[in-house]
Amino acid sequence: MGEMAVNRVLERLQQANCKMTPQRMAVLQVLEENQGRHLTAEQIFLMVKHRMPLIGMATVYRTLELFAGLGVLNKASFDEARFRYEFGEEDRHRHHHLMCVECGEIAELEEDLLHSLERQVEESGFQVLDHALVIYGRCARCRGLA
Amino acid sequence: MGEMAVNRVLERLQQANCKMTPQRMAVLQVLEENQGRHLTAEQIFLMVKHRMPLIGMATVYRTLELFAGLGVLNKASFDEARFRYEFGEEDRHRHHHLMCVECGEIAELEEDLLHSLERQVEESGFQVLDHALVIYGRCARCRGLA
DNA sequence: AGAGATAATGAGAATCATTATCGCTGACTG
DNA sequence: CAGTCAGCGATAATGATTCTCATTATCTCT
Repeated sequence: MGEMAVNRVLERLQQANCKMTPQRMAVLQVLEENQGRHLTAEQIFLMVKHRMPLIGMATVYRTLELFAGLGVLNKASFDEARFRYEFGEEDRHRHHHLMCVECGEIAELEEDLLHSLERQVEESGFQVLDHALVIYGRCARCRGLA
Repeated sequence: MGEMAVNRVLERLQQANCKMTPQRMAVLQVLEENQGRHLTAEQIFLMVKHRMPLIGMATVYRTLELFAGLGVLNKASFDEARFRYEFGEEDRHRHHHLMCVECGEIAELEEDLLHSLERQVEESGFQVLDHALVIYGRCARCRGLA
């Protein structure tokens, strides 16, 4: 499992004249095992360090930056003072998130109800390249509903 | 002009047992004169310093934090490594933005087409408190259309 | 007006996340 | 087998923001 994701990254690395290294592989595995989550660099660093204790923070940042540049990782901020990284199976560029203001968990919403809005925007002369929708609230668990 | 906004802030300051000071007034005036824009702390600092040269950066940050806490200022990040502040006339909590990836200008969209989406979300047990929608693209000016 | 209490300020240090620098290593090239 | 160079880890540097602390301004009570 995860072959697909790894192969896609390998492919992109080659295209960019970059090599797969043990460090990059370790970061990739962590990202892959946490697909769907929106991790901070520190969370990723700690998880990677667990399986490769000598890895440095800088390498993790470099790798995240590299992967983001390759288009296999999405780097975004959710009104916090830091970035979060989301490993994406596809080049989807539609991000819909639910962020719980209590526990901070970020869930994803696979809907795309914004087409009519985008059409209106395009009519104003603004060329839409991407969009991000974040809904803030309290998740079922924090409300005691689950 | 701007009486309304100033009065609302004064009211909230009193409610919070805080005082209006020359520094806070200077920040408020700058915010008010730039309503609709999404300024960085530094931009605000420079504009305030222009009319009050001895003011310190820390005071500006404290004031922004205070105003945000009073609910008269919205603090948000747009996938940058810093926050932007938007002075709001009302307690609206629906934010729709257009950000140009070329010039960085952020425009606002006064639409609210997300009700059906919110209903779906609420059905899943997630209590919606607020949401933010950002559309990335190129503005008419940067495309040479305007 | 004056004294004391308290809130706010300015300067600069501290912090946090992130990025840049630098010398070293280790894998390919010729 | 020497040379090159991407990638590495450690650490310094940076940029934005927050904290600390001594000083100043404001408010209250007299």
